[in-house]
Amino acid sequence: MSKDDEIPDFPTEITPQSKDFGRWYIDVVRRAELADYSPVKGCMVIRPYGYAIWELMQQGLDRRFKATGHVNAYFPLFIPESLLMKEKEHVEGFAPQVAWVTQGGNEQLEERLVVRPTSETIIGTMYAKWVQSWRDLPILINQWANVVRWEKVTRLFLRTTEFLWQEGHTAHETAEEAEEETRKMLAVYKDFAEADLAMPVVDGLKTDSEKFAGAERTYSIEALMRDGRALQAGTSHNLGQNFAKVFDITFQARDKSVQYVYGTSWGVSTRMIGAVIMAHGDDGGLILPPKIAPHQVVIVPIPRGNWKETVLPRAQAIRDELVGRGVRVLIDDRETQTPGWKFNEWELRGVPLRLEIGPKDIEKSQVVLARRDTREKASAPMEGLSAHVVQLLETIQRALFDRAIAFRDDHTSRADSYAELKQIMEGRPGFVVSPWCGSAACEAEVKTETQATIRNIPFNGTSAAGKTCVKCGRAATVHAWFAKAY
RNA sequence: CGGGAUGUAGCGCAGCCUGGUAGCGCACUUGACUGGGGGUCAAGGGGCCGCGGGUUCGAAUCCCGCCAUCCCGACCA
Repeated sequence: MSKDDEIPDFPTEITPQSKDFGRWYIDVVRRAELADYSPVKGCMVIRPYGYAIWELMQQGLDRRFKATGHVNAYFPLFIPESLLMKEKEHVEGFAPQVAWVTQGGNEQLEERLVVRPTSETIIGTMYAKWVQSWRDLPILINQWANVVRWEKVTRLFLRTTEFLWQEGHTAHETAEEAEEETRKMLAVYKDFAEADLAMPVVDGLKTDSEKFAGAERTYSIEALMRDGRALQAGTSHNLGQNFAKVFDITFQARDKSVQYVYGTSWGVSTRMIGAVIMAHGDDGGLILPPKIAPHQVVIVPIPRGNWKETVLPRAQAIRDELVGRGVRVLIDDRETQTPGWKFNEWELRGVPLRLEIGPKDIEKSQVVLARRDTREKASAPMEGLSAHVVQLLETIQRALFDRAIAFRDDHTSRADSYAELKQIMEGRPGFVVSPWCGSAACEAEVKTETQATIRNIPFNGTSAAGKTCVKCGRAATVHAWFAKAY
């Protein structure tokens, strides 16, 4: 691939480097036609292009769920008040942000219903009916659904009143199996984020103050956005026997005794789309990793002379060959827009690779390829083109991941003293790795004073032996990853 | 809930101080020429100036009240 010429600067005001990153984000979401505000406060309309990305994410996740033995099912949207109220911590966590249904038709309901904020309670109720014996275990069910949480502050994809997600709910015979499942599914999320979204994540244990309401332990994957803030991209909870005891999910064990099951739940949402935007985007708008790009290649024919008889058939032949190799291709043959306009539009919408073909290329038996990630534009021979394109898409996928890793490493610091931690948080943000004693009080004080929270305690963290807590100075037990978060 | 700001065309904004025909950019419609990085020219369409009241011959503009949104706190997957 020989380098021909540089692409001129993108004529736009949007940039992720600007102080107003939020503005850049909203601008990209709307101009790339991913989503829009709806008339209902705090709710989002996902537009076809944004939804196509979600569908590709669903496929990537579903394939992994199936490979780990999970099956899909569906549970109701409404949950009776009494069910939600059964688990004490769960109620306290979710009651402040649920939507209530009090009336059906013209009649006042005898018992209020909540619109599910999550489905542990309704699913737990059903599991109690389905489980009799150890032979019925494990239950490995996932559901794709919408949930509602009445948030005060909302932001497209990141936090909306209603959002789409998947929630896995499993029941196991032993504590060990449940823990294994919890960690296994977090690993699935990590693999998905890194392999498909090209987004490196830190996987680890949440602190008690940030764990799921009703869980024994919560694990998370945390990604770093380009403005230096962290985003929780997925969670996996070990529920222990908490919900089993409340919903009476019991089974007769191999030793004839009656036992409670051990549960897990795990989920990722459309927030992942927001994560991708903020992890990869640049001055030109969105950059999509090829694996989740609705159009991996957009072919822009150059309309000159009798292009419909010469250029267009060649473009269609290239398209057919690429489609035969499993590439998602769109020919943008609209006559209503100029080529330059199309170049910019598809860049804004994050298409990984653009293929230009015009009369000059046909003469020379070549095409022009423009990479979205590096914005390099170069010609490539027609000979062996489809193989070259397939390989180039893999290169782009890889390059985006490498770039995101480099960015994260560049924005991860170590601080053993509180002064250092504070100084870093005031300046260029990112992850700060500091020794921590494990006390919630220290965690809370750091949050109050620096706005940074403990994102998680990574599985592969370094030993804190001999170190002292960054806040209180007592002996540290672990290295915690701090960051300002979304 | 406290502090600050803003509501004018689909989007982004000017006009308000000093009252007098409702403006600009983008987008949209029609036509011609164009087309390898957001084309040019010409002609058009689109407004409860957030809502309600007051002052005035006359209010987007001044006054009062309300509502909504955004930012900073507080609160929260």
